[in-house]
Amino acid sequence: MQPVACQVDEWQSGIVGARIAGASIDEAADFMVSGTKNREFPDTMIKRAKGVTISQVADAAGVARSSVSRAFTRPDMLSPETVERIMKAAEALGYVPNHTARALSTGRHGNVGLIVPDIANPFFPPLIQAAQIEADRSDFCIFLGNTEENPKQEDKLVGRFAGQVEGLVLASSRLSDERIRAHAGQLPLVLINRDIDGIPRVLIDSGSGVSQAVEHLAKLGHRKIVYVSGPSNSWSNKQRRTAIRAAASNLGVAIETVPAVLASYNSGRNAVSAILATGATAAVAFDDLTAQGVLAGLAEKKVSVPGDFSLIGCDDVLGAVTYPALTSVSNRSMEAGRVAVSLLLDMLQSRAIRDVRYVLETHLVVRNTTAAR
Amino acid sequence: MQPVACQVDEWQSGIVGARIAGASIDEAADFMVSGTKNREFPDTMIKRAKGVTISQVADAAGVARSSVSRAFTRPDMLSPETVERIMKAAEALGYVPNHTARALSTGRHGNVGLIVPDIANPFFPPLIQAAQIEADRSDFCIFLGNTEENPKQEDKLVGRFAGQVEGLVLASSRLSDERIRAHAGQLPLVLINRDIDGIPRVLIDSGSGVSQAVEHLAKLGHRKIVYVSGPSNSWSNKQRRTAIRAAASNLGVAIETVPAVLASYNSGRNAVSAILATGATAAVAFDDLTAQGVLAGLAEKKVSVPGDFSLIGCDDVLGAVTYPALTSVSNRSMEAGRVAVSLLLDMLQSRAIRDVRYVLETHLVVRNTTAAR
DNA sequence: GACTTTCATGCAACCGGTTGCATGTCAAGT
DNA sequence: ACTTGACATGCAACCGGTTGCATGAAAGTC
Repeated sequence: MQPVACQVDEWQSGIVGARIAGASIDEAADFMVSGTKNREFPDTMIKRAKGVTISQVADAAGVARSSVSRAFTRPDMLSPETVERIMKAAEALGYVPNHTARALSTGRHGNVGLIVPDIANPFFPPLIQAAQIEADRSDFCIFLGNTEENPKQEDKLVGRFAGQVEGLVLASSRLSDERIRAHAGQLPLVLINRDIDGIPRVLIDSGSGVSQAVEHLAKLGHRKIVYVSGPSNSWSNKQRRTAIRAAASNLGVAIETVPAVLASYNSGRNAVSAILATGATAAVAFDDLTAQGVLAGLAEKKVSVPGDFSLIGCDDVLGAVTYPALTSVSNRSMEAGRVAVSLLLDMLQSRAIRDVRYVLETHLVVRNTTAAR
Repeated sequence: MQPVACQVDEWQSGIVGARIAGASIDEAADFMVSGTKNREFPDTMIKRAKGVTISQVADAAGVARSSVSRAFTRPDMLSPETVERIMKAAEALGYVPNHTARALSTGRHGNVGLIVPDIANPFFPPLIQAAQIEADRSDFCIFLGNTEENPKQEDKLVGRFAGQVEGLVLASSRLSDERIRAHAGQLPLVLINRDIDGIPRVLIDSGSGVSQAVEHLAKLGHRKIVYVSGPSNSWSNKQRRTAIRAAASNLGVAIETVPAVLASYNSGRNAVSAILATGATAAVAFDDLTAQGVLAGLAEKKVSVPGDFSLIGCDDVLGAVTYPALTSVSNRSMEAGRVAVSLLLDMLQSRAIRDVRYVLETHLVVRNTTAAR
């Protein structure tokens, strides 16, 4: 843990390194800052927060510890006067039940874990946020884990979390079905965008929205469309490609696939030549970032959008911030996060696993990158 | 917790509601799924994972519990043979030390909290990710909290976290100095982008980068520049405006401020008329999203960038995805997250508060939205 | 061979709550 | 007045580890 020292740009305060103040550490009654305020703000010792315990409250209120416990957890078991007396004593002392101790004796610690492949991917933050809010509503806290798209890291995180969460949400897990099943045998699990029988899961069906996209383009008179595909091992990519092919063949529209091999924006941009070479007049991209790349590439080549070419993204992570504003397929990642947590908490409460397959439909959001040809 | 039911789009599995399998819950030796596999995947009971305890290992290895404990925490105290025997027994039984119990007796649970105002703001995900990675390196887990820019929510979260984390990182806190000081008295705290004496803090000095932006524009021949300002109560906004004014006056460049009152993209777009009305030939925007809005607004008005007008963003959250690619000021939010956690863990280990003011300099990243006039 | 010293291990208290059961009190029932 | 039950509260065990101290055996010293 010396990275601080070697990456400092500027230490405004020259005072570094622990300086032990006069008082002994053990004596302190409370977490606090001590040390003489001689110069600026000297380094100071941390005194551990010796929290008020249930026994102290019990003594103060003249009752047994169990009564204090009950006053907080099941006040209906006690006479109103007793509860009040205890509460008054607790308040006076600043008592807060110790979460860890409670967790140990009850076996419930009120935490759930959420593991995502890449926090920085704009798809996830709304999901995380919604999950957090949902958990909060039930007084649960969220452990967040980031796997950097690495299955090994994911496995490791699951293991580390397992001991301190009651359940886990795995979003767009990169683990094999077997590993996921194994973990599901250890603790309650809910999946997002992984479809494994017997494990509760929330699926965002981008197929529906993508089909609408094709219909929309067909209606505008486009007869040949390109699908700019995403990562080949992605569940969503598979789903989208299938849906597009089906819709196109239904509508008698020609479809061609151009791969955007690498990560999103740049590969979209690089794919533009290939896209134009097909002679298509419109494209649907794997996701919004790819679409944004395509948009930039088209602008470079002076192809006007939507005048000369129509473009549709997917996941709607950009809002309407591109120019022209990108037509896209809604992503519902927020709902996915919320529902997954809600499902998980539900499982925890009922102590039952339900084989749930919760599907969220998506739809087309028409903006300004599509027009009649 | 009934939101699931009322927002269902589609329940693929019709079997809903807990069905209790034959076996009694208490009997189960392990967390598992039971119930007859009659039809699809019927609902199944969760059996609590009755973990292997230290006593079982002790019995199996023929030693006292304390020896098992030591085998895991201070193996040097035991003879190598004993350690091996214990480890073998532990492995055979699949023993994993109970995190909660350990936390209770040691007072250390190996968690830190991270609270941000808005996960969905692209500024934060890299910060969160870096914090998470840094914590992971020391086997710490991260609690993530989202305040939705609401000080009350922030207060509440701090309180909830306080019981289960050893320390807390507050990023871009919206709390008053007093509240922050109060919390800092309760548990180790590190701030990001809040400058409060006596509390360890990591500050991203966007002033330096913004000054470079002004110099860059001046060098390109721009004599009048607009600053498109952000939220008036933002520490960063204040810092940036001040830096721009100073740099401009140094260089003899005229500066004018146009407020972008509301949230970023749209307000940037709406500010375009006012910006052009000033007669300036270049602008620096509070952040990249605002700049993106301005970019879109300029495109609408057929003002070519950078031909007719130069534009610089701030925070560099867009990468190079706009067209033309946006010149911006680096943000270093990743470093901020990493350093803040590192600082916090350092404090926890040394049990000392250091009055650290860690400043991260920023710099200009020149791309394609700036040109000579 | 008696006397330290060293070292591995066990004992038992402790962390701070929760909870099943026993006890005591008081009012209702007959 | 005596039984019965309901109810409020206390006792003590328990959750699953950690840790200061005691103990006893082996090794070292003279």
